[in-house]
Amino acid sequence: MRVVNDRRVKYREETKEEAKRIALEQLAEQGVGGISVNAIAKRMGVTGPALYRYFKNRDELLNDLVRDAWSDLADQVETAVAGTVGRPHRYRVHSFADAFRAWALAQPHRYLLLFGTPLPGYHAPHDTIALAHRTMSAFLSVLDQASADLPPVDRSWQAADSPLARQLREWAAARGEGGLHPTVLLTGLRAFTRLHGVLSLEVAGQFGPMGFDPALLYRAEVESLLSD
Amino acid sequence: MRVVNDRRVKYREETKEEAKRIALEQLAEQGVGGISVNAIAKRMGVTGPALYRYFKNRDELLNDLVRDAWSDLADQVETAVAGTVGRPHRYRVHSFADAFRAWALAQPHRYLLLFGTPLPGYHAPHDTIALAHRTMSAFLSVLDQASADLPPVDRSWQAADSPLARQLREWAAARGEGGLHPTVLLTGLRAFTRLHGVLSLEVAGQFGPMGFDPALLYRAEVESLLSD
DNA sequence: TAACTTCTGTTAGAAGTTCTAACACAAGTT
DNA sequence: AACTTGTGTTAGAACTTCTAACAGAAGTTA
Repeated sequence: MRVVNDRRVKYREETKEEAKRIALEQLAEQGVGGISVNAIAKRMGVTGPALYRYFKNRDELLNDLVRDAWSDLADQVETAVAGTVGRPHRYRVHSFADAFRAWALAQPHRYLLLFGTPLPGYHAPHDTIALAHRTMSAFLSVLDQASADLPPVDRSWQAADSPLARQLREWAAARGEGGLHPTVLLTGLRAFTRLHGVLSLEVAGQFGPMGFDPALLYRAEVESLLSD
Repeated sequence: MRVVNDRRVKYREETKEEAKRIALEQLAEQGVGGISVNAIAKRMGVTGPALYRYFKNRDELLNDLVRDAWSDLADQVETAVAGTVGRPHRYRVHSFADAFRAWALAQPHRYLLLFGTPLPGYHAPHDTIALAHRTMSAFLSVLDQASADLPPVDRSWQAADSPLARQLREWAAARGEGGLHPTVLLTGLRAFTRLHGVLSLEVAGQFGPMGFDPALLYRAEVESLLSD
């Protein structure tokens, strides 16, 4: 099955895209468990086994969805960050955070696909690490430039030689971000967990019965990073 | 099917407990999707349909697991909080946070059952709201007593008459916590999202490839609430 | 003790699921 | 025209949840 012919390649890609498009609809409607190879095939007008010519199995279809989602998210935040070059650093941080939230709320199921409960037995392919890093990298670059404006480092756990800082430094070095100051790494990590804390609960509907506006809480958390 | 006989009631409860015990094992091993009525029955030495005498359907079994988990979590944090009466307020806040984290890490699958990706089509029974509130309530009471030690309220979004504060006030009043100061409610909410932000990513294994100690980050986030 | 009700189990089966095997045929290449 | 590759088919294995119909034990009552 070594596809080389151009027209066939094109047709093949289109078929895969259509399958993934329907899979995303199922994901939105019924969650990850609702993605059914059989049902996708039926909606495409073919029989179930036909789709196994395009995806080795259901997990490989999910892999593609995960990859696409990471890619899409990175595009979104990179565009937001690139579109605010020259503006105040605080503004750019908000711009990243807003883009992140907008993406999550526009397609909650995709956000949960990336950050939600991991599927048992399912292991994301290795290349998703790099794809995920694109989003983190966009954020870190904004934080790095804003680091002059960030509150001074005067707490012990935040010190550049704290255990946490040292661990992060190692990670960053391995990922080619060795030039970043540990404080930036720490702020980035904390920022990410705080934003995710709000978003994941919002997207999962946990705030539903409480009846307040999560946007206000989200904004407060972004502010906390810039002023604490 | 109106069970009244004592011995039968007891036997019935034991059977349900055994089924739930096995379900928890499946949950731990294969996630929520891996909970199979049929497989549980098989392991109990009965046929599949027999279990439908005890649980109307699969969702009702899940309901029971969710209820048990909320209950168990509340027990854990209530015990921790009760065990530190008289100690410094900061210490008690840490005590709550540590108990929360310990529970989550001891049984990640149960944590994800409560706070992870919501199951499509599945709606938690109404009484879980009250059960969930037990945990929140324990935290709020500690925060309330610690409120004198908390940093002063000097930011606009945190003002007692901000939109967010007013919304939270209304929620608290409806839940019988009307006596709490809006600042306490705000702190509680922010605290919760921050702790969850770290925990959910840790439990989902998202920190895995980064190789740092999440406990340090968690502790930093707890500190942030007490000093920001 | 006998009759009756309730509860708990059984098997059979419908309607799904993923995925493999074997086969048919069209499209593109030589 | 013959050959290879790609794409579809049907059949079927091994699962799943869940219903229906039936068997028999356990507990209650006359």
